[in-house]
Amino acid sequence: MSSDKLEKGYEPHAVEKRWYDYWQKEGLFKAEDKSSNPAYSIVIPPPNVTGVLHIGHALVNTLQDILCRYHRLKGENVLWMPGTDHAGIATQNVVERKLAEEGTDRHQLGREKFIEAVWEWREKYGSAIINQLKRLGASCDWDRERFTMDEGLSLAVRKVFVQLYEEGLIYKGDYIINWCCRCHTALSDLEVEHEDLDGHLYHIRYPFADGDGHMVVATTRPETMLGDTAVAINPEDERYRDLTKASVILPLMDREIPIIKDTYVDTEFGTGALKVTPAHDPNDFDIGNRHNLDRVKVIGEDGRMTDEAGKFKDLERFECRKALVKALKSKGLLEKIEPLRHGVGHCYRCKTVVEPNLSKQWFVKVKPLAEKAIESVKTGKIRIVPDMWTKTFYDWMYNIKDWCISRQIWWGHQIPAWTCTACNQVVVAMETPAACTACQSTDLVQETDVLDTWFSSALWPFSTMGWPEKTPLLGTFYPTSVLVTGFDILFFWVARMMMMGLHFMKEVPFTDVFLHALLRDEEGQKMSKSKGNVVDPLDIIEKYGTDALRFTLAAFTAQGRDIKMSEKRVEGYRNFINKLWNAARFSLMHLDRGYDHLDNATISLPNKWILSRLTQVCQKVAEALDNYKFNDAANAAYQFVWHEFCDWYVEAAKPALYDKLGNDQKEETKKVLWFVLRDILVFLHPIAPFVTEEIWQKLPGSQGSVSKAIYPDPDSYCSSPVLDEVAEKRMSMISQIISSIRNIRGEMNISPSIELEVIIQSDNGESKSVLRQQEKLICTLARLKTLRTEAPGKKPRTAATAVVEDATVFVSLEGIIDFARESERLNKEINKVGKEMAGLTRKLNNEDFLKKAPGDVVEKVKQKHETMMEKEHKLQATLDRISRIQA
RNA sequence: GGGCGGAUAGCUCAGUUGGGAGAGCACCGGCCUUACAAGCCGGGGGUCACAGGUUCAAGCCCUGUUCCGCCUACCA
Repeated sequence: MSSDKLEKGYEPHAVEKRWYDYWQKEGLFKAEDKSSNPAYSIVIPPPNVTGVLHIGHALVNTLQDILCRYHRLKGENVLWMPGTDHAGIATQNVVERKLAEEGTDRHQLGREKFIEAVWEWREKYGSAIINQLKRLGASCDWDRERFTMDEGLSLAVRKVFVQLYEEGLIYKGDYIINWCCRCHTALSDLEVEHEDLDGHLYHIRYPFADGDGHMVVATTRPETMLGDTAVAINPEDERYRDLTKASVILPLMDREIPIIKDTYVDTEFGTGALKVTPAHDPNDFDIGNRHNLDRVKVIGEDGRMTDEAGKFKDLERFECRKALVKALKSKGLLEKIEPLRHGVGHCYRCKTVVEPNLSKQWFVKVKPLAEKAIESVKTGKIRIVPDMWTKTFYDWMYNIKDWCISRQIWWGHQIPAWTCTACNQVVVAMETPAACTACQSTDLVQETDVLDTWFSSALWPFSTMGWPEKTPLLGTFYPTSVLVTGFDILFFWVARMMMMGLHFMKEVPFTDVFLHALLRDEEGQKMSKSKGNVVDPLDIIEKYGTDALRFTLAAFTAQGRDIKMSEKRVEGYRNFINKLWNAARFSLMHLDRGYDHLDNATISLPNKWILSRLTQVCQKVAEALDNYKFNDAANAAYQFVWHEFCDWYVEAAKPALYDKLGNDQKEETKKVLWFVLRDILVFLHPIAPFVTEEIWQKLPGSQGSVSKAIYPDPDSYCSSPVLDEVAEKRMSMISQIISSIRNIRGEMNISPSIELEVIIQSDNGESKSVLRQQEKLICTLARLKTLRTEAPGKKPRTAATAVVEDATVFVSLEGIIDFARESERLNKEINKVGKEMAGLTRKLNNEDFLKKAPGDVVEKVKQKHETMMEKEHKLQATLDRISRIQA
């Protein structure tokens, strides 16, 4: 094959499209429902159907793709299950915004028409993110794509709801929930983001009912006082020990409310008197239950004051606060206002301040479910990687509270519950019941609320595989192998999947959980559209290619640390991809056929060496991926390909390939080059699928797609063991000698075009013989005219000197040597050696070290010390000689 | 309030049975050497946050301190 088939630089775009289409056409991502090969499965964390691919998606899906491709190379039957999430609130918001632009709203449309509009929207725009995942190279089994609102998944949701209800694990009731006045729905505790804000603590006088004096309560939300039904004090509070009054008059409302005693009240805070508003505070709600207090709801679902708020009725809640403070002031009931920084809850979707509000909602009783999830982690059935999250997981699970699952929106799974208008009986069933189970009335009204989107996501690992049917797919792929996701949804999603999986499948949903870090911008700030610091993966792909992006993401996924991302970083890996491309371009110039067997018993040193290094890097990459150490895998691959294969092997192979060492050497080297390049393509394929496929297709003798190759094991095609420490040690000496000559050239300012004459002296027979064998190689790589290897003897008069192991290298500089410069250089070298020796000497002078350290360690230090001594000695002798010549 | 993580070269970070302090980028010097200037060759640069302790030996283990970041929580 001639080189003109490969462009001079790698051009990713056409390549990416071509091979992605080819993979799909060939069905290379298809999983088999049943197979004799080991199963490996991952379910994708379903992106919001409204989403566009952001860098976080790019990361999580790159990691999954790396794993899936790697396991395919290992011959496993891989299922990567794709799909999207209906994202109730987010999607409804998007469609409502669109309706607003059209001058209408969902209420005008009505529920049915609105749902239709959402489906239309979904048909039109819902596949955007799926297509973007394809550009990322994601090797999902697309024929199996699922959507949380699909019929099958909806059936699963209903089934789960009904069963949990029947088991008493789902209940409906009046409780304080987090209410978003803008999204007009309840939120679970997790959907509330707490942020510390500067607010005020208002001290308000509540006059005693008998008209004799007052007590002072403190609150951050004075508007809730309109709904107060008691004032509470701690029975232990000294300040109120002698208090005989039984009630106060609620200011502005002129309602008499009791003074009650409850140990919940913190005597350290405020005045020690707590206003109790059972309808608008979770703690007050509990107190209210303990003391049988009325619940007066003064803030409505729209964020405006209710009829119960008296003259403040219809005021927006924060307006009401202002008006109320003013009113209190004018009546002299406001004792003081203190600044106070305190946590305020916000809606995770729209950032509106959340209102704790009394409301009738559906809940899941999670404690019993959580216990099993905890146990499965404790017993190691599920492993969380990195391990540091395990503790966080336990902390949350031990303190878990019931999960509010009903949402007052329209887009989602409508709760399968019906209320009989005749007798108020609630009927929960899979299908619309014909008649009330209690009174047989046919006048039943279905619950209008829908379920939290996470409720359906929690079923994802088995609902996507056909549950509640017992499908072959479930049999083969459940439990899945690993779940890859960000730690930010450990509670939202991961924990809930565990609970649901264990309850309904009686088996964990996955055996490993890999939690990746969060991506930030280069300053470490969270990326957000409003900050304008987002890195758009599609832009990156346009500019640098998908493989470069993937490589970057993999290389920066060190466990347990946030990833600071910037374009600059991608550039380096783009260069790497291009380097690989050019190395392949060079290789293909010399390769005309493929091979299936390598007789490696008697091959040349560079050939032995590269195979030995290859086998190690293959193992290292595999081991890293087995342990989710993506950065180790990427770096090991990078280091080997660039700095061993390209920098040394390709250069070392040139004399043979250019026919300077005879035909046997040429053929042997072609063969080794072929195997090494082929294996590189395979072990790089999971990280850089496109460029490896492109090269693979041009590699003579390759078959099919690289994604169907077998993960490399050089021992499998070599006649003798590949790992060769002797060859590595010898090659190391050769490369050090070459580097030392290059160093002299650089430091002495000798033009690369001048070919040097070198004499190497050594009293080690083996070294001499190796050096003589590799004479041609050294001459080529160090650009030498002549190289003589001899026993120590007469030193050349005008030469620069380097010491490598047992060899002394003399670079003849007849006529061009600058003695001052050489002295300086030698001094620097001696200094370096001296520093290194100091530490070694200190150890060897320490009796305790010699006595207590393990023998092999002592031996190593001794040997190193000796080598260093000798090196210093030789360098010093040279320096002395030069000084004499100079003088 | 509780918990977790981080502090290593100018920058971003690797560094798990404690025994050689590393990479990428940036920087300096030299090169268009027939795969690659998206490149090649050479080079400089670090009391591993601070203070103690364990050990023959500590970036790594223990204790404390300072500074950052995150998660979590019902102090109104």
